[in-house]
Amino acid sequence: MVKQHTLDGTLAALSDPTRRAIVQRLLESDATLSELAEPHDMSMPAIMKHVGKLVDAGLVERQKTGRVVTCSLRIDPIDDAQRWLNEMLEFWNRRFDALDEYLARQQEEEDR
Amino acid sequence: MVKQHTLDGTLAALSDPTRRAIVQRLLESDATLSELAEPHDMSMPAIMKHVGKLVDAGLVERQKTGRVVTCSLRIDPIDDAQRWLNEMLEFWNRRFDALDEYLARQQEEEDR
DNA sequence: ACATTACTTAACCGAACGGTTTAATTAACC
DNA sequence: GGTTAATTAAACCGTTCGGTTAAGTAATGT
Repeated sequence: MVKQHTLDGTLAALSDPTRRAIVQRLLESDATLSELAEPHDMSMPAIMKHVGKLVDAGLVERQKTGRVVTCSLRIDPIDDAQRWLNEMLEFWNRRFDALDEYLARQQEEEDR
Repeated sequence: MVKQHTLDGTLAALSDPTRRAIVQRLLESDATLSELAEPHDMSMPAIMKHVGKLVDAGLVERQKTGRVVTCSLRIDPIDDAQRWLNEMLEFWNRRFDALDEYLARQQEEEDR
């Protein structure tokens, strides 16, 4: 059951503020679970579940050494999500560019 | 209770494939609820709930005329989401640019 | 007037979410 | 060997999610 990064998973994972905070923390540098938990007023199990979802979404990798788990960010799914949103915006803008062009042409007609 | 567009809401709204399909449909042109429902093998109430969430997230606007509801896309929240993801990617890339630079400098040292 | 169309409301369902507490495991330190 | 620290596991809880069916309302077409 490999379960690779889907847009579904990525966006769902990022839709929670705690998880976004974790991602942003990991953007600075790798961190242990306790380090990730520290800024949040939340039990360890709660944090672990959040990290678990990030792992499921392919956004985070956990590596255990001794009794410490170090987490690191994987950027690819974020890149994919950004690309998808970008496509939509570009499509939207093209739509309006076309409209602008049409309106300009109409104006020209009228001017003549 | 005005509840304006948050990243939370936007990403959650877009994390569902049905809702993303609806958004992409509305990218082409405005559409009625029945038109939005048509491609999906799903009951009307189900579709309405999806559209409702998109409205809550500020991604869609509904306008009733007679018995027909026409939906249109609002791009701003999508733009915000894209911007946020973009910031993360840029930060990530700067991190690696800095690393590359450091490594290049190390190499220079060695070469001397 | 009546039937049809387009949407809406309500009630229900099982699964997933976001948290908790309490207890277990396991590694590191003295 | 015993304590402490870091993580994990288990069970539970109320809410939200994503869907259903069935029934209701209101505008339109004939």
